Amino acid sequence: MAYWLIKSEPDTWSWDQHVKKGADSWTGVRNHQAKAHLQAMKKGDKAFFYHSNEGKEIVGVSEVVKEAYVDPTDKTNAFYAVDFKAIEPLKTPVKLTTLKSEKAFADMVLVKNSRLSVQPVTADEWKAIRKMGGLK
DNA sequence: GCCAACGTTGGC
DNA sequence: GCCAACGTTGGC
Repeated sequence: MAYWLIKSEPDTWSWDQHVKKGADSWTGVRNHQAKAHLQAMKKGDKAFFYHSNEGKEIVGVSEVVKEAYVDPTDKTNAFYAVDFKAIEPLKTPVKLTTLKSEKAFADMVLVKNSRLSVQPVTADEWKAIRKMGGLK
């Protein structure tokens, strides 16, 4: 099982909308690095849901329910989408500033390359962030 | 609102 | 194929 982090601006698509919808398709990724990560995702993989701009914090956990398929919103068919469903919210959202202040996360993609919208998360990072967020 | 970082585009 | 110019993202 692999772990990921997906980013969204709450103005565009928030965690609350994600929860309400149940399962939805993650479309609109137009970056080849991000695309590669989407293609690597397997059904059942877990992903943190991160709010960029507003909040700048990890707010919940989602799960891959459908593996990469051609993004219907992309006319060139060069990019992919993945379907996620909301699993559980973090009891305490984990702020980007918190991650930045902890040495353990100095190498985390979110800290190092904040612009990448779909990122891998290591098992260690995953465990530590869940704990900080108040989940088992 | 500014600007740094990064990706993409297009002239040469 | 190089690289300057431009656009976008996202933290501050």
